[in-house]
Amino acid sequence: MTEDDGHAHSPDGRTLTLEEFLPYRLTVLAETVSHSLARYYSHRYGIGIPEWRVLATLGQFGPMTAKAVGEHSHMHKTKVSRAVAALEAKHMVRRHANPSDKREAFLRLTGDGHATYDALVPSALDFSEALQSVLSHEERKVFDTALNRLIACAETLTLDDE
Amino acid sequence: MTEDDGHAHSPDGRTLTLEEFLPYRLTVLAETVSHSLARYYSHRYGIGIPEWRVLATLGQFGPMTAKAVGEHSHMHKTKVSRAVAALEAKHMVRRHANPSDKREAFLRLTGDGHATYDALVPSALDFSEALQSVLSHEERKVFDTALNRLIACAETLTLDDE
DNA sequence: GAAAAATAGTTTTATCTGTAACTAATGTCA
DNA sequence: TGACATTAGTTACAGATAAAACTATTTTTC
Repeated sequence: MTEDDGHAHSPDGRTLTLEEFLPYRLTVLAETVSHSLARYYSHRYGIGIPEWRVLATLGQFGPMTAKAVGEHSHMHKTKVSRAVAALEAKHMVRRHANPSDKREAFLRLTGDGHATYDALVPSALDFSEALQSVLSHEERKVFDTALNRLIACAETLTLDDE
Repeated sequence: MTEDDGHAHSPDGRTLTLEEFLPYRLTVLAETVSHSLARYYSHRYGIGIPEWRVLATLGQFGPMTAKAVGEHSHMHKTKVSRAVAALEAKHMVRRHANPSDKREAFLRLTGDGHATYDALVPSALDFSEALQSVLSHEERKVFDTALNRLIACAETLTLDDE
């Protein structure tokens, strides 16, 4: 007889357990980590995650256009646009029109912006380090390459729609 | 002289590279994966991620209260409330008041709800499987335990605020 | 047993986000 | 050169979300 014992068997006999389901676990971890970081950024410097990403990108690579920021930091152009506007209002970023293409503008950290960036980086690194401290050196290496491979894979992966 | 060579050195000499920054990478992976799954769920069954999580929780454990669903699926009570309301409107979930505590209600999948759940589970498992297929058996094991440990760690970790 | 605290769940409000529509400028090609 | 397509970036709109306030009920405490 077919069972109805309260367990979660799909028709083909496989079971789905949310706590073992990779997409769920990834989201939970990412949300927990982001939430913790966001609270710190916001409480300490009054900036949100998108703004932090803009700072991080400009701090790392130097001046670039909003489009380039979006590509480097994996953010939608409207998110970049709003984050840049917010940073400009806080005098952390300045726009410099490109005379040879007036559609775009180069974004550059101001002194304030660079100071905030310099202040944020150490705690961000500490946080990331503290997180990874629960892994052994060997585990870290495996986790690291696995993460890279999963990211690459996820970008190509699509469930059959329609 | 102090350098200004375009590299990202914090005052203590450490560098932050966004693509190597764990919180960033976790978010990018989780977003990519969730986005792909969400499109499938929504296109195929007209439900969003919060609704899917309610289905998955009730499907796995059987009837329980909204509060319990939230605990099992790591969702805020307002999110659960709205997801349940949406599923009720789609006749996938029914509420059964608890006579001995009228504040709460037990939520139970209807026939429709169970059918949707049964239809969703195999593709969800396939998706997760496809994602992990880029990892070797050994890598999977390490990644799995590492993920669990990071999740546990992240929940306790807080940057010094104030 | 009544007042106060706590709990389950909903609704209101403010904020954030993505999509789509828009503006302004540049590129294409005929 | 002049229509058409493309691109950078912003804005308007609609949907989702969390925090806070709220309702209804139960538990606690004195």
